Amino acid sequence: MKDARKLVESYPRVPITVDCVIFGFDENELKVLLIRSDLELFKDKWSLLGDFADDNEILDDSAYRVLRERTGMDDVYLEQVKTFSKPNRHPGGRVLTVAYCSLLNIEHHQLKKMDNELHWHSVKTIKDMAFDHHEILNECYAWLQKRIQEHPLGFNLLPEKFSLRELQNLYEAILDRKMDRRNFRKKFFAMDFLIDTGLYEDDVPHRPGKLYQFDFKKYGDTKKKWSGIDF
Amino acid sequence: MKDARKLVESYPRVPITVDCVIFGFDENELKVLLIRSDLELFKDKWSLLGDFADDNEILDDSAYRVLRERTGMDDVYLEQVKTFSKPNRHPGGRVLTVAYCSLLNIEHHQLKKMDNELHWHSVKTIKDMAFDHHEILNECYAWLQKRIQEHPLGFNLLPEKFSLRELQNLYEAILDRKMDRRNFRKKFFAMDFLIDTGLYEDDVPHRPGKLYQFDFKKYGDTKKKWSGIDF
DNA sequence: TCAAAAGTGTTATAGTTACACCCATGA
DNA sequence: TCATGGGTGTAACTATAACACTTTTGA
Repeated sequence: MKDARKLVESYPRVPITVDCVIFGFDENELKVLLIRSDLELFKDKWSLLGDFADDNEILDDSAYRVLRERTGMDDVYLEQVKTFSKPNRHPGGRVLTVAYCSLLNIEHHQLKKMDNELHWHSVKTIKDMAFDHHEILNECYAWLQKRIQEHPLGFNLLPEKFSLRELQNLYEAILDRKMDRRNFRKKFFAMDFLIDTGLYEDDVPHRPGKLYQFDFKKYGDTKKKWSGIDF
Repeated sequence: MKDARKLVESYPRVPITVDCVIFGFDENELKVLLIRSDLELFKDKWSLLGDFADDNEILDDSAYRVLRERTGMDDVYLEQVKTFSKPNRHPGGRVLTVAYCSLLNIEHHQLKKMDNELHWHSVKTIKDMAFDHHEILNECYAWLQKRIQEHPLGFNLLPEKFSLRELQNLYEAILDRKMDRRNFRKKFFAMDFLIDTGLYEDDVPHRPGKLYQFDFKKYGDTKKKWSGIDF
């Protein structure tokens, strides 16, 4: 025990931060939540929501803490994506950062704090980001594109009740590609995770679509089996 | 610039290590390379190959360094998998570790150093591991199972020239499931990344199989397009 | 009555699964 | 000549892709 402590004390130590890439969906666009950087050096640039990791805090908790502190929400989807370690990525010296992705429903969350000009930016057009945050955003976006095709993450970005058009718009925005409407519907109905609420869209200047909910419970009970080699 | 440095100096600092999960394939089994732990506390337990991250070293380089130091190889497949941060994962105090997966061809690498009883262990049966290394191994194994179905990583574990039986044994071992031989062959021939060397197995007590090479160049030129929602 | 999006089905193609026999080799 | 694994094809099934018209609503 003593030698373990001694060994650890001999290690170089590095400051650790977490950066949350918080995706949202609004106006048929994938958005990401950013603030103005705290640093004078980056005062005109946009920054991911980050903070250093507290002592004795597991990094997942740090990420939830950042979310809570910045947005007031904590019941959201959150997953570790990748650790970034370029020695010069922070102008103040070496800082290692662990990127987390979070997806949150813009409608269900009016931002309470607007410190540092916190607001949503279009993922496709954002530039001028602080640190290596653009690289982090790009990796998280690629991660999201892949993940959303394997897991039903997308529903975290939508209102609880949504139309199939909204769902398809979300997929088209994230994957940046048009899809066939009939095949899209067929696919999702075949999965059988959509609950027909019996409700319809309102206030739309055209025939209202049915509203559905995602059946998280049924999905949780089902085990996805991986199969098929494909590359 | 000054305020940036000041800010960073105010952060808590954490020792960082990398741990390499080095997979190999031998005797139709997936193996992992382990050593006896350095720590007295874990003297009967097996440990992944790790080391602390040097100052000003990007973590990918730390992982390559660990590989080189422990095995003498550096032209191998290596990828970051996940960062582990439980505050009590190391008995000497908080240590954060970044897990990397490496795949290396056992035949092409006779271990030069055998310090700390370095040797290959069967992934399926290993237990009694130091720290949280069993958890790390499990996550890396799950990662490998998924990855190998999407990318041709497996070839890094085989001799340069291999028979289709060896290739199938590898997939069956990693995915832990039997596959149909005819369909397996059809699949790989259809991909068209196998080069027929014109050579045959030798010293086998049955009809010798053809030996193939993987066409890394052709694969590199091809871009995989992701398509299809599936969960 | 018009504009706009909802809703719906079929056909062709590609991929996946399941399955059995003959062949080449060394012992 | 035997044991062992190599090598091969087909048929049923499932998933995917392409494609156009009618319906409902609000303005």
